[in-house]
Amino acid sequence: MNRFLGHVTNRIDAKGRVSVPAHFRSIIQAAGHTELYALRSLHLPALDAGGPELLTRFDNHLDSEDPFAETADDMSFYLHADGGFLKLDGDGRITVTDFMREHTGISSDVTFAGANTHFQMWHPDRFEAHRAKVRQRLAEKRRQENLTAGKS
Amino acid sequence: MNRFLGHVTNRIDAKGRVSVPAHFRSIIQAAGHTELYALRSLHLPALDAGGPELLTRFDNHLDSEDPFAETADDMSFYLHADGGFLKLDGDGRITVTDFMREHTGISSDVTFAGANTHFQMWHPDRFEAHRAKVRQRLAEKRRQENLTAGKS
DNA sequence: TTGACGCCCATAGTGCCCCATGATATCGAT
DNA sequence: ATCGATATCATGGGGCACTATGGGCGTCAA
Repeated sequence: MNRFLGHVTNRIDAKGRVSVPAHFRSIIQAAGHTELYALRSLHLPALDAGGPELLTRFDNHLDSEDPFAETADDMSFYLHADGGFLKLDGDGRITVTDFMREHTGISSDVTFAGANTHFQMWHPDRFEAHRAKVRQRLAEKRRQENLTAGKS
Repeated sequence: MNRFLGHVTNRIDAKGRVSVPAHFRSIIQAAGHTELYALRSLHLPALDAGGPELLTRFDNHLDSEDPFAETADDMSFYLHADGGFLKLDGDGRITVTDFMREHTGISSDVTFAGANTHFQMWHPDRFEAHRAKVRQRLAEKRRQENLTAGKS
């Protein structure tokens, strides 16, 4: 299985390091990478991380935009300039930088959450809050659809 | 027969493991899988479990969505981050994690219920309650239809 | 010198593999 | 039809391997 799925919470040690879940690591290694690329999510207090191919999904989307439009420039800047690298040590750990803490509020623990082609890093509490909100939104949407369909 | 049908209740042992019913297992193995993927149902205190292809039909739908839209993010989050893996051991058992217990209330026994393309896992009592409620709803609906049809 | 970082090894917990046992079902022979 | 042999399955438990985590030590740069 070559997909990032599920979620795990790991602790940051006294030296500011945290283990990337073994399952995620094996996917990264299978792709032949020794470092990760991370973006600060636009809408969420989380980091999107993965191999360099993390960008291709967004690049494809960019290609379909007008290259002279301002939003395309902004997006390109966001993708290529605002990210950062995460170096994996010999034991599959990364050091948590201020770059990460500022945006996510991460302090002592990190929740790693799969996102199919890449994964996310969260403060555990914020992850839980977001999870609850997403479930609630989806349940609500489903209820609306049932109403308009009139069926059961 | 390559469909998940019927229901069986098995006990969780002292190490927190439970046997997946042999009939379900044979379907999974025929599909060539050694691990399952499980989602917490949005509207029921149950888990939807099956092979990873449980996701593919959603993934295809997601690929055609705008990667910056919120609904697509919600859907992706639910499918990829909110789920969890269930690893089958050599004897066809899975370990029951807190992830499962919280959502389902499962404690000492698990009811496996077929759902055609996948299957569900329930607390036996809740399964029975749900079963009774479904039967009652269906009977009620049938009665309504008989009335409006003006039959008998 | 001091602190950040990379590389190394130690350890505890737990997840996974393997084998044993008893219950139940299937089938064959008498 | 009865009884016994065999296969299949749920359940139990021992023990190893791997992972997360902690910490030592050398290197390099400020």
